[in-house]
Amino acid sequence: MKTSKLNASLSQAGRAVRTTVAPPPPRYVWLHECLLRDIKSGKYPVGSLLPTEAQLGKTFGVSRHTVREATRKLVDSGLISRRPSIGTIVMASQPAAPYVAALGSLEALMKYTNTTRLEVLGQAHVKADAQLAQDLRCEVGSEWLELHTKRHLVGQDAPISFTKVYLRPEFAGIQNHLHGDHPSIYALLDQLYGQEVASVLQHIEATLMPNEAAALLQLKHGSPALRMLRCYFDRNGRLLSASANLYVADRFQLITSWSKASAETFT
Amino acid sequence: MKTSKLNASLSQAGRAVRTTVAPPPPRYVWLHECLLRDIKSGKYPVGSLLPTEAQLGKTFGVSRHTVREATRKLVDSGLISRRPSIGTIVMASQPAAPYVAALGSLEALMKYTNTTRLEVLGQAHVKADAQLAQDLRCEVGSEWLELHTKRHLVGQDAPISFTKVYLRPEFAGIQNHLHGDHPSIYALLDQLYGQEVASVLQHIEATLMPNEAAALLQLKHGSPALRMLRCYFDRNGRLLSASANLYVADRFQLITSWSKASAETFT
DNA sequence: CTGAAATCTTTGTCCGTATAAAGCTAAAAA
DNA sequence: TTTTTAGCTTTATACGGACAAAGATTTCAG
Repeated sequence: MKTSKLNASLSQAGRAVRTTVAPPPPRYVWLHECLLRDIKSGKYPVGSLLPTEAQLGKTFGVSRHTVREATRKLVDSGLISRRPSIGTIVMASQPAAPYVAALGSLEALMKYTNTTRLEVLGQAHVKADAQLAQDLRCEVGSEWLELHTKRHLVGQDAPISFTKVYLRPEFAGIQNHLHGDHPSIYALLDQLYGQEVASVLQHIEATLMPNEAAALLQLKHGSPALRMLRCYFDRNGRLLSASANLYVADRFQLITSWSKASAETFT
Repeated sequence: MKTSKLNASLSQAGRAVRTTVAPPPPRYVWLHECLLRDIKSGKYPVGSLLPTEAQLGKTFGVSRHTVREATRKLVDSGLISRRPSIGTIVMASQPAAPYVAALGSLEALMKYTNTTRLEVLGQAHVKADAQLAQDLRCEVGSEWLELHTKRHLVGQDAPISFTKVYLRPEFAGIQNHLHGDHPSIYALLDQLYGQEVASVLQHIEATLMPNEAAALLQLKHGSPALRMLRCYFDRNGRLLSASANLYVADRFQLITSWSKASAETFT
C-alpha cells in the first residue's frame, strides 16, 4: 500500500508538469545508496555488524526481500559479507576497484598493423638447464619441445620477432596450428587439449638483440629489442607452455589498456 | 509441498546410511546448472530466447523467484540478458573469461628489490607539439607541467630510470608528494584532488637510451632501454597526467601476472 | 564446573501473489 | 493508408509468509 501511494503521487506529479520527470528510483536502489553512504561515512565501521535484515526492513519500511536486493550489490562489491546466524559484517568502507587489463582482446598492437604470420624455423627437444628452469619456472631437467619461430607482419617482409616456444612433449601437436594467422598459445591449448590456462606470467625487459637472432631478423649488431617471456600455467600451477619473444624495437610496441574495475564491469 | 516431500525423503536417506551424504543442492543452483548446460550444448542457441520465467518455473516445478535466482548467475556471467517485454536472450554459449591483470598490486617488480625513491631534477612548462600530443593523446598546444625525474632503488646508487612526468598545471601540487617512497601517480591524483583515474593506457617498447638520459643514468652510449609511456584518463577520457619512463634494461623488469577472470573472482 | 541438549537468532532458500514498466501487436480511428 | 489506442506478454519490483541451516546462547543434568 505504501508503494501504490508513493508511486501514484509521483506519476501524477510527472504528468502534471508534462516534462518527463525522472521516475523515482526503485526502493532497493535507494536503500542500497543509503547503506553505501552509511558504510562510507563510518556509521557502520568495518568489522561491525549491520542491523539484521528484518531490522533494516522495519526501519526503512521495506520487506526483507527488498533489503536483500539492496544488500546484494554491497555483497557483490565486497563491502559486506553475510553470515548465517551471525549477521551481515562490514568488510570494507571503500569499494575496491583495482585497475584491470584484459589479455587477448587488444593485448599487443603492432606498430602499423596487427595481423601476423608465424614461421617455424626448426625444433629441438631440450632439457631444462638452470637458466631455462629459472626463466620458465619449471624443474631443472624437465623436458620440453622447443620451437624456433619468426613472426612477420602479413604483407611485409621484415620480421618483427624471433620467438622460442616451449611445449610439453604431449602438446607437440600444437605446432601444426601455429602457422597462418596466429591465435594465442593459451587459446590453442584450451582448444586442442582442453587444457585450461588458469594464469599467465609475463616478463618484459629491454635488451640488445643477440647476434644469432639479429642475423635472422636482418638487423645490425647492437639493435635494441623487447624481450617478452610468457609462462602459461594450469589451475594447479603446472607450467603448460611458455614463449620467449624477442621483438625488434621499432617494429613492435606493446599497448595495454587498464580500466578501473567495478563489480558492474563484469556483468 | 513438493519442496517438503523432496527434502524430507532426501534427509531421511541421508540419515539411513549414516555417512553424511552431500546435502541436495539448492534448487536454484540445480536449475542454473541445467540452463548452463543447455546453453552450452546449443539447445538454446545464441540469439534465441529462453522460455519465459513463468514457463521455466512451470517446467521445472519451481517458483518464478527461484528461476530468477538461477538466471541471475547467468546474467552476471554475461551468458544471457533479460529484457522487459521481450524475454531472456541468450548472449553467449561460453562464459567469457578473459585473462585479467591488476595494476597496482604487483605491477612492476624491480630486479632485486622493489622500493624506489624518486628524485626531481627540474621542471618546465611546455606546450604540446605534434610529437608530444601524439604520445600523450592530447590536443596540440595544450599546456603541461613537465617534471624531469630520476628513480633509484633505495640503498643503491645507480638509478634505474629517467622519467618525465606530465601534469595538468592545476595538479602541480602533486610534485610535492612525488618524493620519498613513491605511490603511483593515479593514487596521488585520487588522493589529493579527488580526480578518479578511470583508465590507464600503457605503451611499452624497447629503444636505445638517448644520450642525455644515458649521461644522467651513468650509462655508456648504445645501452638498451625499456620505454614505458603511461597516460592517465578520467571518466570522460580527459588526460589528467602522463609519464614517460626510460628504464635501464638490466636494472628493471616488468612482471605482470594474468589470471583467468570469472564473475566470482570479483565478488 | 563441565559437557550436552534445548533454544534462539540470523541468514539461506523457496513459495505465492500483486502491480508497474516496457515493448510488441492488433484493433480502431483519422 | 497512417496514426493512435488498447490490450497483451514479459520482465522488474515488491510484499508477505514459511521453513531450513548454521551458529551462538542459554539451560540443565552430571
